[in-house]
Amino acid sequence: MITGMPPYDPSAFPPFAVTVDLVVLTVRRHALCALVVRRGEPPFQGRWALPGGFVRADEDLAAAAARELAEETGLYAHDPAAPAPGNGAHLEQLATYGDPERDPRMRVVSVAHLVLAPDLPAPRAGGDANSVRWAPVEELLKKENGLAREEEQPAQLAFDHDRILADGVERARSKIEYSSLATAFCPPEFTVGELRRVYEAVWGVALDPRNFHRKVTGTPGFLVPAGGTTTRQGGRPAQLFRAGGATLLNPPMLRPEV
Amino acid sequence: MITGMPPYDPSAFPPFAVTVDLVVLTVRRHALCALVVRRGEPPFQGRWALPGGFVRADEDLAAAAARELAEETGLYAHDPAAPAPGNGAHLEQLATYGDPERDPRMRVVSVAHLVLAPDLPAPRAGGDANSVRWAPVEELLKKENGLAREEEQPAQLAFDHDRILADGVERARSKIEYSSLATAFCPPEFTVGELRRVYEAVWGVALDPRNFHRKVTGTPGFLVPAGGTTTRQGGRPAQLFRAGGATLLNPPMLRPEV
DNA sequence: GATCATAGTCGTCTGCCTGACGATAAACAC
DNA sequence: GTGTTTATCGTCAGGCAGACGACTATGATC
Repeated sequence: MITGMPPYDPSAFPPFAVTVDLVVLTVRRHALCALVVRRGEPPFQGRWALPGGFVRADEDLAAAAARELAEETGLYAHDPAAPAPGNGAHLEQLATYGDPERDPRMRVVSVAHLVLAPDLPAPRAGGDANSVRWAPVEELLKKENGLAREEEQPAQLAFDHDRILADGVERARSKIEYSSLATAFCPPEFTVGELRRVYEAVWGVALDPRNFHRKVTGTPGFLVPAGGTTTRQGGRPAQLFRAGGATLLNPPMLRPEV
Repeated sequence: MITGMPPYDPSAFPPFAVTVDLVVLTVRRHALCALVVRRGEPPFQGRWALPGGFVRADEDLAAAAARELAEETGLYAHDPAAPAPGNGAHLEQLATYGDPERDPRMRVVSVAHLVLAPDLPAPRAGGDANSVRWAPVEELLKKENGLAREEEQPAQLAFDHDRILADGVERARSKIEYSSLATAFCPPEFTVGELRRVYEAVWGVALDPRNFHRKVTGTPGFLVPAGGTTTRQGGRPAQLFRAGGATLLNPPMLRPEV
């Protein structure tokens, strides 16, 4: 903010609180999982929610999202505009949620961000290991689909976080179709099979290993050989790859019909 | 906002102003055009800017965008969630811009929205006909591409509106690939040729009329015959169509290689 | 050590879609 | 009528995706 200019008449606009909320996704044990934290205070005390927090006075939105991510998970996101060499997570703005009643305390506009991260050893809580976890999105979004069974219904997320999560998952599902973003779920070096399992977990479908292999190895710039092999998945040793320079896949990966 | 809950400690967060900015696009005379308004006061007095304004205290973000749209153009947008029967424009959230220095007066977070509208008789200004116009986006974004010639350089848009406009145009370009949104640029009844000219204007390419015709008439749910013909484009009479129920095109329209 | 299970990799075949383009049809202008 | 414009139908070849067979290379098990 530049000074030396007459400020707005404070009565001309209502004051808002602006927050960032994070949809942090990863693939663990063949399932797409989201990071959720337990709320320690009202409203929605004890319920699970997406991580997030206030944007500071002199902080960009993306910077606020990256800061919250680091504070709550220890993950470092690289700016997509300037991808860092280190293995940071992918971070992008998702959408903004500003229903006047989304927070009962006051008017809060939340700029949601989407983070795609490789599977991590442990979701290092910011001190409290019991208040943060990876939850399968299928479980979190269960009551959205079909009829909710009354018994053992996982509590809905706080605020409008169910909707934010659903939007983030949908964004991830569609974005791995036409971009190389699925590699953001993988470690720096990975096999074709591991990449395929990412697609299968995110889309919730089974893919033909042979056609998948032909497709990803045939798309120029998607994968570059890293030079070694691994047997960490069992079976015949698989070639290791690194993410190539291409970000947009043309033609795209095809999500099988429903 | 629900009352009866302790409000936030006002010192716990910085106050923001929240605005909506609109990227309103249409196709006029074979060119993709955006709605811009002339700023009457500093900063950026006299410069062109995207229409927009403050979000009110009890107003949803989409409602604020629709209100600003109606105030500045007389257009009515239908909520994509509940598409009205009338010929309203398509409105969707685009992205949120919150750089601390984007407005020199104070911290303003702007939630940009994208509006796609059919060609309108005249951009009815909100009383001041000289302060609002349709400008070809090619002209508005000219200095972004290539080297800017010093002479006769169109003034850049105010604030970060160049970037917002570029993002909106890119969203429109990519979204007509895989959705039926191009029909939002057409009147309620239109011909295949008119729809093709929309694609050509938005993408800035020439398309083969025969292959385009085969593609759009062969995609189920994209177009439904309206029953008549028209010669308003000259030449042989063309069948009139209405937008079909399909919103997602599968397989998508293919934008020719660059 | 033979066998089995697992996963990876290479090929083949067929159908569909697309791009290139020829040909015909129906209006208007002269 | 002739030419021009736009619309619409058809044909053909190339490319890609889905289905699926075949082979390879490892670890596990007997």
